[in-house]
Amino acid sequence: MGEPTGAIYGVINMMRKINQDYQADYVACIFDAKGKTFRDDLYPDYKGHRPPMPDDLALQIEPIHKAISAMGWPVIAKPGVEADDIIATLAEIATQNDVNTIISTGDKDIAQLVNGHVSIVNTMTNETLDVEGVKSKFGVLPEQIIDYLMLIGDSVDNVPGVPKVGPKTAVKWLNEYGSLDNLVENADKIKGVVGNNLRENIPNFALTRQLITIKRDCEIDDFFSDMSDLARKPQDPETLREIFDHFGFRTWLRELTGDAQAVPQQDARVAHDIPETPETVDYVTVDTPELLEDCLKQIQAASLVALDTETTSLDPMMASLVGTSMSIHPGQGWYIPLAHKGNMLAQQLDKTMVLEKLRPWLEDDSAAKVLQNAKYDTHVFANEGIKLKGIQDDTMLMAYVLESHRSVGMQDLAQRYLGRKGVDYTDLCGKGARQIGFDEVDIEKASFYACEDTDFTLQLAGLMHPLVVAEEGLDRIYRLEMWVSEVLAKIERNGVKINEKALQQQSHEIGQKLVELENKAYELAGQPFNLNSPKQLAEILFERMQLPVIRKTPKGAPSTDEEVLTKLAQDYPLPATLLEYRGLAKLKSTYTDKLPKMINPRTGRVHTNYAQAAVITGRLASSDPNLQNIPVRTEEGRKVRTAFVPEKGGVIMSADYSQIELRVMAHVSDDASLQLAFAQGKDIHRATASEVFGVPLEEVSAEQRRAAKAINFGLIYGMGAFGLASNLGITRDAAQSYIDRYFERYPGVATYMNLTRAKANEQGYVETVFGRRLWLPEIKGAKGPRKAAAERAAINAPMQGTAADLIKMAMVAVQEWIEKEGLKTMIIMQVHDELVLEVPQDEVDLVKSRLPELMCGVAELKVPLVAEVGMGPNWEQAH
DNA sequence: TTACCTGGCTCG
DNA sequence: GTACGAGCCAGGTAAT
Repeated sequence: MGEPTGAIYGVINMMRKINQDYQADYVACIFDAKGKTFRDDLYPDYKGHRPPMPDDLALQIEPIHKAISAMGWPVIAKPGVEADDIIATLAEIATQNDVNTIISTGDKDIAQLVNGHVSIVNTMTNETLDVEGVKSKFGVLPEQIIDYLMLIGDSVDNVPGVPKVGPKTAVKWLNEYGSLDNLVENADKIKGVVGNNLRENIPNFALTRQLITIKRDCEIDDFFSDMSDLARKPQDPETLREIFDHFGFRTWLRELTGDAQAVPQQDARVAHDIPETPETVDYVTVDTPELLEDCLKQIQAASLVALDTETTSLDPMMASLVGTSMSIHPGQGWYIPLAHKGNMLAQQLDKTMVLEKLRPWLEDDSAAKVLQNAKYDTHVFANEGIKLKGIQDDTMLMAYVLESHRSVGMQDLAQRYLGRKGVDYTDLCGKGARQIGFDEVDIEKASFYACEDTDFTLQLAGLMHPLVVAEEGLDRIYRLEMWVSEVLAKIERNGVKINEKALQQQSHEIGQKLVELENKAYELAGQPFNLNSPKQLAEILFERMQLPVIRKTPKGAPSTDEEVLTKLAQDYPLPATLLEYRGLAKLKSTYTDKLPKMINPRTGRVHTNYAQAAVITGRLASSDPNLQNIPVRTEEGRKVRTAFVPEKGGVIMSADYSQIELRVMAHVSDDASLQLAFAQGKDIHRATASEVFGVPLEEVSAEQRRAAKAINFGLIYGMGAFGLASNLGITRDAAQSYIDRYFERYPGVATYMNLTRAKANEQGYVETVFGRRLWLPEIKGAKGPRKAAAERAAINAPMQGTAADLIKMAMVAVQEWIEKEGLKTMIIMQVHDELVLEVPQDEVDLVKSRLPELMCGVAELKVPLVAEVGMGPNWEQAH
């Protein structure tokens, strides 16, 4: 099915404009389909670089064709044309029909406005045809067919705030909306235009999106500026909705997608009624003492209040409160501006005064509040010396528990659950380098935005909460996530002490080594080049030095990654040098240089951010800085860990679950042999080797154990013989026989994998032991490699997800215990299966004995959980 | 100059 | 095409 986004966008605009201002007589619908008809004789440089024409080209054309037909206009749809053909076709239409206006689609390559006069440019051949040129080539003067050229699509392309959409976003859209129909239902959300490169990446997007209108009897400047204006305002949702309805787009597309509709939803999602959009809203800016009193009185009396903060920074530890908003009814909201800059200061109540008035309510555990990502606001209030309490619900976490694979951003939730499109943060503050702080935003605009946020939050909570509690498993996971959110806020705030000097010293040493390696590389290469550039490196290795190309990247460039360099290093000296350089450069730029810069000047510690709703399996993700990927596998890398230190008089303690995912596999697969091995406390890889290779436990060789370990890990990831073979450097047949033997010895595992695959295919999701639901949108519908990938994810998800559930429960248990005992011990990091704590000396014995008990006692699986504890003067030595 | 993408590398 | 899940960095390039 043709991808309508960009094209529809252009068509809508075109139709609106035509309908309103320009009475078109004729619409030419001409598609630049490339592919088979591409004229190699004309464009030799492009030979071989063109994708084949998609088989369903006609289908792709149909949407636009029908759209235009629906207007009652005649249409010429003609695929497989190039610049010259388009011009010729236009000429044909113009001469054969007595027309005033022609609307055409085409490619921007073919036309260009030059000095208010039309010329025709073919950017592929660089051939420019002026008036005479057109005449001689086509036998008709351009004035006869055109007065003005306008590229609607192109204008939209270049409008600030309307992003150009690349293949990733386009695919994301398709996945997100599931079907063309859905996409259209959400048309007012579509912002952007499909870019040229889509054609090469996704055949379905081959539909060209530019629309050229050709207009007679109109001042060219006016027309151009009108069109530009139009293109700049396409995101107005109401207007778009109107246009859609007016032209019957929904009906039209439903007809078109009749087949698609018959296919069941790919990611069946929770059903709910989208509420009516309210006619008006009651949003109040609280800027007088009277209004403040009124607001206070009402929030104190309310049973549930949606709360939100506006701040100066996305970094929660650095953010300063600019304003706060509350809602107690749908369509209603208060915004209390507190720190908007400049001449807006006079329009605000005193920040300190307001916060003191709010404090009792904010800190009241019995005053129920609902927030979107409460962890952030907890930090913001903490920065102002306020302990936010009474967090009853978190809409972000509800959304995450319901559908962890989809966006949990406020805007997306509002769209999905409320059918509303709110003001986007970037609409207010811009983005990137030109982004302004929220304290620079007009109070009036800020107020609407902030009130809308809490308004949405309250409504979302009302809609999502019943969906969550309706399912026992989801409810349990949601309550866990609420606890985890609170614990994470504490861990983030605790931060971790970094030995800045040690890292600087390491940076210095690495820097010197890098210079040496660089010079050595230049010598071996016979010329200087940028060692950090894969592109330049590929030129040196594969062109200049003529080394064999081992593998290519997805884009077709010769790969220079570790695997390739390692192989080349067997025969040549340069790759080995590069490998060493790469490792050290990564170490320096990402860790030894970066971490000291991340130290918070106020606390003197590094505060990571744990994203609780980012990973589809339920894991956490750490960022800014990411403390979950600090090096450990190499000697030099581990040095970085020695810089993670306790305050004076304390130690670093680390506790990690042993073989957590394999234990989960033993549990869920119910495989007797695997469970027995764990029950007997065996070295699991050795036990596996013994089974697979048929040797007694004590006779397992190091090589056999290594292979067994690879098998064990591979199985967790849903690996096949190909993967295992390349991992172990053995033949595919040998790898297959290992796998076969494994499944013979552990038949429960084989059964479990087949069942999981079947279950995922049938219901579209899999579950963890504790009821976390993990959707696999691509398991239905998709085919070939994509479906296979979804099936592998389905195998892995219950194991990774259950492990995530377990450590989350452990975090809550440990933090509760610490608080109950009134200890000074702090959890400072979580690394998926490991908890890192900073423990004062006098609490060491207590924590060391209790920590593993707590971690292993969070759940009773069919195999024992084991946690290994270590401690030391730094993280490295705590293992 | 900025914003996005690619290739590569770090972790569990 | 080929093993799951993440985040971050430097270089390269397209758009401004």
